[in-house]
Parts: sequence; C-alpha cells; structure tokens
Amino acid sequence: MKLSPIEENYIKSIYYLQAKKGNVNTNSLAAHLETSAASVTDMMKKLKRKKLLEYKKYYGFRLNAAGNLYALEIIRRHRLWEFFLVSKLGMQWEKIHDIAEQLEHVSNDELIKKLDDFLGNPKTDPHGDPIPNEKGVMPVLRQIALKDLTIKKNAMVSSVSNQTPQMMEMLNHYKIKLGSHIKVTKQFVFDGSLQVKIDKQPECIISSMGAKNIFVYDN
Amino acid sequence: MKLSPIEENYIKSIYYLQAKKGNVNTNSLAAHLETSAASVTDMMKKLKRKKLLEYKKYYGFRLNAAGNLYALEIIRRHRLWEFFLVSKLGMQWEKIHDIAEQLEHVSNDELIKKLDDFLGNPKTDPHGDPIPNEKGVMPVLRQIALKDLTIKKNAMVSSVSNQTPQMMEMLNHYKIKLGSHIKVTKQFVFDGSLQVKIDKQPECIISSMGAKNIFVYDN
DNA sequence: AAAAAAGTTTAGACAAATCTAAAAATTTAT
DNA sequence: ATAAATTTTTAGATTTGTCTAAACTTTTTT
Ligand SMILES: [Mn+2]
Ligand SMILES: [Mn+2]
Ligand SMILES: [Mn+2]
Ligand SMILES: [Mn+2]
Repeated sequence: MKLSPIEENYIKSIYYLQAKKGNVNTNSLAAHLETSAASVTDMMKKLKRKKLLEYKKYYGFRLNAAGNLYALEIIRRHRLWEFFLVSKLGMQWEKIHDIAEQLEHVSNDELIKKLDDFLGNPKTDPHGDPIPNEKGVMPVLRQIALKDLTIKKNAMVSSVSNQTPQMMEMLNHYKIKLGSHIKVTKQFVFDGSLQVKIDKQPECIISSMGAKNIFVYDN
Repeated sequence: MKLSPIEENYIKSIYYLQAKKGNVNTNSLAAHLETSAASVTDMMKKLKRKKLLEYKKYYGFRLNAAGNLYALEIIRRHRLWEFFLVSKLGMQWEKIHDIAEQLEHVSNDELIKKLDDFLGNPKTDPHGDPIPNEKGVMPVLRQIALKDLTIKKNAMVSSVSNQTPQMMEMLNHYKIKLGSHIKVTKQFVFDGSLQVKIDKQPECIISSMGAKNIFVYDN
C-alpha cells in the first residue's frame, strides 16, 4: 500500500506520540501536526478504513501492526537520507531535517536498499537515533561517550552532542565522520586525554573535552 | 517562487514540447501529461497568473524567460539525481527515471549545489543528456563514440548506448563509470581495438565493438 | 448529581487538481 | 463562403485535504 505524503506524516506523528503514551488523542495529534482537530478526525476515519490503526470515537487511536510497520519504513527512509546528507554531502545538522522531511516520501524499495548499502548500513542517523532495518526492527544500541569507551574495544562514531562550527573544525581535522571505526588505544590519567585509532589513519590524541562530546556505539 | 510538483511537471512538459515547435497547444500538452484538455486550460490560466508563460486563448502558449529558467532548474535536479542513482547507487538505467521524477521535486538550493559537487559536477546524465548549471545554462557538449576520440585527447565517459547486463559486466570489469576520465593512448589498426587509460588505472585494451558503444564528451 | 469545562465529532464551506459533457472558436474541406 | 471537422474553452461535478463553527460526549468541578 502506498500512502500520500500527508497520510504518511500523520502515521509518523502518531508513531512518535504513542511512544510516549500508549494511546494518542485528537488534540495532541492536531497540535503536533499544526492542524485542526477536525482534520485529524477526518484522517483517522480514513486511516481506519485503510486498516492502519484502531480508533474508537472519543477515545483516541493507536497504530496496529501494519501501521507500526509503515511508520518504521518512513522513519527508516528519513534517517537514511539524513545520514546521506551529512556523511556524503557534508551538510550541517540543523539543515538536514527539513530536507529529509521531503526525501522520506520518495518511495522505491530498491532505492532505499541501495542507499542503505551505499552508506555502509549505518545504525544511527546523525542525531544518534537508531535506523530501523528493512523489516522494521530498530537496532538495539548502547550509545556511550567516547570517554567512557572500554580501552581497545572497537566502536563506531554515532553522533556528536556539540554541533558548533568549532566542533566541526575539529572533527574535520581528525577526519572523524559518522560511521567511522574508532578504538581507544591508550588513556592518559593526567588530563583524561585519549590516544585513538580512527579508521585506517595513524593514531592521534583527543582531549577529554572532545571525548566527552563524541558518542559511539560499542556493540 | 516555489511551485507544487504538479505545476512543475506542467512547466517541464511545456519546455520539452516547445523545444520541438515554438508554440505548444492544449491537446499536445494534455497528451504528453496524460490528462484532459480541460485540466490543461485550467493550469495555463494559473501559470499565466503566476507570470511563467504567455498564453493567448485558442492560440497556445509558450514559457517566458522566468518559466524557462524554472524548467531548467527542474531538469537540472532530475538529471543530477539520475546521475547519482547510477554512479553512486549502481542502479540500472531503466529504473532511474521514475525515481528521479519524484526526487526532482525536492527543493533546496544548497542540497542541489552540494549534490552537484559530490557527483563531481557532471555535464551529462546517464542517458547522455546535458545537465544545466545553476544559472540554467546547458553545457554545449560534443558527444562522440570512444572509437572516434582523437588519440591522447582527454575525455569523459558520458553514456553507453548498449545497456545490457553483458555491457554492464564489461564496464564493471574495466571500472568504467559515468564521469570517468578517459584517454586513448594507442589504436591498433588490425582489429580497431584501443589502448585506453581510465582514471588512474593502468592502461588496458578495449575492443572496437566496446569502443563503438561507449560515448564520451571531449570538450 | 448537576453544572462547567474540556475534548471530540459533525456539518458545511473552501481550494487545488481532476474529470465529463456541452458550448464556442478556429481551421479545413467543399 | 458555407459547412464540417477539429481544437479549445467553459460549466458543473468530484476527490483530497483543509478550515470554522456548532453540536455532541466525556471529564472535572462544585
Ligand atoms: Mn529528522
Ligand atoms: Mn514528511
Ligand atoms: Mn529521466
Ligand atoms: Mn516530476
């Protein structure tokens, strides 16, 4: 089944809202989508007819299995494109979400599969949020700060909490990218700085402050 | 000005049709877009109101300068995405057009600029059609078969006329991609085969039949 | 247990894009 | 120069997604 971009946005919003509290109500969805409660009610009838959610008048709604799977497919597309925009085009964190909001509605299974492979099957988007696989399964990730990474354990750069130009400059210098393979080879107790190996580059030193703001997943 | 995907498709179709004959008439545009003549008339009134075309009742229409520029912007996006789909994701020629038809409507100037750079500022799409630059200027290209390329002249692979899996296999083996830099270093008169240098790889031999089906632009 | 407040649905209208069928204008044929 | 054929436009309906305002249901307060 192929939904319109608008229907897809409804599905995605319900998914996010119901993650917080099981059932979603009309007004909160209307607020989230910046639309009227009446429009939400109209759309809920339609999505119920399409068997994507359960809906009881006056008592809110929740995605069923099919609706959930659809939501995860949209989120997968969104996050893969965000990864692409940052890691391949070098766009800035703040700008990518709105573009991904458009790209996520381009539908073609082979495209998404090939994009995923091209990007090296990333497990998180640039904000550190997990990317569901083709089957709609969210990878279980243990994300930790680089400073807390066990010594000599292989890990992958997943996100960066401080996204200033100053941080960008540093990441650039170290050639650290999202998805970079990283390993701590030595810790200096004196100032908390770390010796790390990034991809196939020679080892280098990262300060404690840098290591506090760089996040990796180690599983 | 930002048009809807539907309006953009109208603009693009008019552009293509008027390349053949100066003025476009209602029925031919309706046929091209697989819609009714009545819908075309409605849209022409609207696009005239938006000052993108000249339109005289019963006498057809033609894009004005603003409309032409807009059309070229859409074509630029379409062809850049097609190049991406083939050269980066390795998709097949026949499948990319429909996907580009969706991607071309994603609008963000910085995105297209960065995509262009990421792809190495290609001059043609995978079908060999020229890609307009940001200013809407189509590059003037002399496209010739590799077999006709002047010896030792630098050129760039632009398209391939035979798009069978067998050809793909061969291109793959030679690591020939769209946009590859190519130069003929020796011609063998005996069988018409060529010694060529592709990107930074060591020289290799391509048969006359291969060289007949690989196209390059040499300016 | 009523009344008031909050939340939700319905009713009716509107804009964008589409369609079919009828009317009007232009072009071609006689 | 008329008549016939073709092309184009208009009129009126339809679909999708939206809105406001009124009606209805549930929840909270008194
Ligand atoms: Mn996002
Ligand atoms: Mn969206
Ligand atoms: Mn195309
Ligand atoms: Mn299109």
